[in-house]
Amino acid sequence: MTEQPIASPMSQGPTGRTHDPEGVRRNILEIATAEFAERGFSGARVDEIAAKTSASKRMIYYYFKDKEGLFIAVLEAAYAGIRNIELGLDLDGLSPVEALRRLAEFTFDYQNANPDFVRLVMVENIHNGIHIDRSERMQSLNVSVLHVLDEVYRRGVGEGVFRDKIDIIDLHMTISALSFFNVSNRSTFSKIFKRDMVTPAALAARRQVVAETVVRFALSDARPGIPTARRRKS
Amino acid sequence: MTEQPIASPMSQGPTGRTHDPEGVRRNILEIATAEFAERGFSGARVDEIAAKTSASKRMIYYYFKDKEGLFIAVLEAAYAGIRNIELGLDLDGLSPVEALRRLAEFTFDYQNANPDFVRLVMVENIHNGIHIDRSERMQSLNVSVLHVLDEVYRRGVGEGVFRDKIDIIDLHMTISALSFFNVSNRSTFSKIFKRDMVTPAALAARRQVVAETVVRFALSDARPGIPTARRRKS
Amino acid sequence: MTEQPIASPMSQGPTGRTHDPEGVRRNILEIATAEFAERGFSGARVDEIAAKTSASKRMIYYYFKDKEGLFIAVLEAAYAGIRNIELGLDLDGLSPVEALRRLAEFTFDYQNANPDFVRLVMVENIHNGIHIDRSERMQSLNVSVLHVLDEVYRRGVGEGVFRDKIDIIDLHMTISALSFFNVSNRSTFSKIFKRDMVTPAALAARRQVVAETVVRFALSDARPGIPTARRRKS
Amino acid sequence: MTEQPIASPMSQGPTGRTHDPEGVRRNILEIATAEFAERGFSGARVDEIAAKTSASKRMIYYYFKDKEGLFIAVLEAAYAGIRNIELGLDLDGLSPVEALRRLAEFTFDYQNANPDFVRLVMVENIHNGIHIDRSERMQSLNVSVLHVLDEVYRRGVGEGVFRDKIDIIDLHMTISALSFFNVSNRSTFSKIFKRDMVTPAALAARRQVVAETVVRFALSDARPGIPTARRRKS
DNA sequence: TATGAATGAGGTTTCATTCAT
DNA sequence: CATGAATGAAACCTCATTCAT
Repeated sequence: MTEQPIASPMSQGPTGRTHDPEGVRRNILEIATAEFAERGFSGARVDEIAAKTSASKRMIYYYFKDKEGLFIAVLEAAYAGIRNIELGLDLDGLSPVEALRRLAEFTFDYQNANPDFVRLVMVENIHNGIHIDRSERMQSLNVSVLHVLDEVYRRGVGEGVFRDKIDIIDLHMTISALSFFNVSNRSTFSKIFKRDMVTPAALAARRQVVAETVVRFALSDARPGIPTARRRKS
Repeated sequence: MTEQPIASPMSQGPTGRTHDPEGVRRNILEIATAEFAERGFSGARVDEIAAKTSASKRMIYYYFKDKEGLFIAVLEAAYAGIRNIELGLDLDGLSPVEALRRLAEFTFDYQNANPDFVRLVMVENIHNGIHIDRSERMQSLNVSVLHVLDEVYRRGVGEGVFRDKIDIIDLHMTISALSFFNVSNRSTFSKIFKRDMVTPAALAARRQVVAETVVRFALSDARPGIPTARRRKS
Repeated sequence: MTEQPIASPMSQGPTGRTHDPEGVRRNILEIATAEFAERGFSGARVDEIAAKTSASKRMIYYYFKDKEGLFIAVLEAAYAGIRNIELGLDLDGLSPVEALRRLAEFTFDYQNANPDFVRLVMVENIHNGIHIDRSERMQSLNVSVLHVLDEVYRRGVGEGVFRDKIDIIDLHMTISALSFFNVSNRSTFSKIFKRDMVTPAALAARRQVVAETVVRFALSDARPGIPTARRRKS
Repeated sequence: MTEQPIASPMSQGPTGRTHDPEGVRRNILEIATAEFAERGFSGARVDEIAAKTSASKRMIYYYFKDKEGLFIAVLEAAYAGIRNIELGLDLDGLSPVEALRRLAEFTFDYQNANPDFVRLVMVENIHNGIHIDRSERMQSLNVSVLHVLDEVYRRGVGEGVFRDKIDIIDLHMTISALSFFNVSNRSTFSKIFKRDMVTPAALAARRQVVAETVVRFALSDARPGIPTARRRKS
């Protein structure tokens, strides 16, 4: 519905196979990403990763020191992916409301297109964020999104369409929470409530609701009317 | 009415020690809940669980067959916990808006007071819900929340305060997502954005935002005004 | 083809269930026979036997002391079965050749009709006969067959149809070996050589060969001709 | 020509100890063969096998995946052993009768010299041949014996010394059964009938009877006389 | 730089048997 | 006589990691 050529951060075509240190590293990272995302940290097997890799097990230890080092590298790459793309969003040409909606939609789309990212973050949270603690890069990497959001929000408040006193981090958390859940809790929620959460139709519908929820939360009470999705030209 | 003492579903006082099968079972379940929640399914150790239990390791297999059986039992108990309390909420005396807000707050409170529940659900999702598949009880257990919500929503629509055409499951998902995230992503989010998410103050503030978000989403556009939290007597 | 209402030694109709010590014992024995025969001594599970029994696990230990005691009892019952029937064979009315053939056929039929007996003997042999060592009953139980065979052989020698100098035990061993193999090595042999060994047709054919082999071995060289099966009226 | 030095298939001198993968594998196989033959599949202990090996327990799993994989490898090696030697028998220079006798004697000798082979086959039969099912090699491995036997039998029929219409597989089964029993049922039979079955004298005598039995079964009825063992120069 | 072999520690599960009632 | 609960020992197997070449 909206543009979104959203690509996984690590898939740069078929990665090099031989005598290409960087290629080997990327290849390992790619496989490891899939494995950690699929099975969690404890559930993933170094043997399994090595087997699926073009390299040998020894290389994993050579490049990443140990299983934990590998997981940290995987996590860093995953975070780098989303934030890079976020920075590339051009929201300046849009009205604050449209920009906010766009941002929410982008987040929703990205996370749904990259379940591995979501699952890795889940895994890291199960481990109480101990790996993030060890990576300064990871912490700095992510703040950029707040600048983007802040800019949009300020414009909206300036124009009187957004309420003031809203905390930017709160707004971001709401966007994240709504987008994240659709992937993170997909299995349990869809099984329990017999709710499809993966087909394009289901994604489009939920995406709508998420964007709607976010915008309504931010809108000034004294606005002419809440622009529902229907009124949007897409 | 708002701040309620939320209790873990399984802690019914000090569990019996000897010749009390049901007590032993409960004791194992309690310990296992904590372990699985803390370390995930693969990360949890049966040995460790047994050691913390009044029973021997052998008894775990006696009562639950295997690690997976134990996890399923833990998950069932966890789901039963929240749903039981939900059913006990008395929302009939409240206006639809207040009732909806109340439900959102309850969910938020319960999940923040019971991080184990949230983490178990995360773990189950990492495992693609395979354990839910094997438990019929779990699937039927959870539908009750929809009835509660449905009742409230209908009343609201009837009174003209809620928009119509809102999907109940969508509404429930929004409430869940916003509540869940505060626990599930606590570690990564708070580290990355330097955001406190656990102190009473932080919880109270976020709880407000969550309730607000939910209510605003549901409110009819032609309403007199959005009742912000400030206007509420709490 | 020949008469053979051959019954398993232990199946005396539905065994009694309650407050019938002997019935309980027999029931346990019956189940245990099947289990030991199916899975061997080490492979059989006391739990499994108990579960399939009308009695409880405690009863097994009560009646048989331990797993080994149970196995010994099972083995005794199995041996008792075949020898009892052997004694009931009426070979006096038959010519020596016919009687020998009949004895071979009976052995073949019995063992093929009672694979449990054969498999129990295999199991005991894998265990180097240590259980037989402990049961005097079992050793005396089995000698009777030699008397039967001896009587037939002597008659045959007297009539000049059998060679002399044949060792009775050798003869018995040959009969046993040929009959036993058809059951004992059924799985490997039939898989390797794609040979059916269980259908009535296959059994009838092999039975023929076995009887033939035994008779030809015993026959005097100066006989008018070897009576093949075809010439027999059955 | 008759008394041959029959060697176990796997003992190729003292197996290598370090940095000799194939040696380690063979060593494990050798020990495992003895253990499985002695105690059966369930009765054998991986720990015990490992302890007697130059390798560690872990290596067993490295090379053979699991206990079952080890057993399959053991079984394959055991079957390969007898069949290889069989193929090496030079029967072309012998008359059909002598060749058949030779084949029977070889089988008897081999099985009595390699009780492990016999016992492994017993064990596999107790397990209903499930391991043979999983090994294509094992099924193809064993057909060679039929070719050898077929060649001898055809010659005999051509020369008029053997009856026609004898099924090759029947003949093979008879040879196997008579040879096998002497090992497989050694414990029970010798205990029950007080019959020595292991001393050289006992073996020589029984070997005679077995060969005699097989030859007599195959001989044409219109033969000049049955060549008894006594008439043979050995 | 790269690989197959090796490993110790520890993981889950099973088993025959006994105990308290 | 009879039962469900309990157990210690030991079984099979797996894991991240390192070593020899």
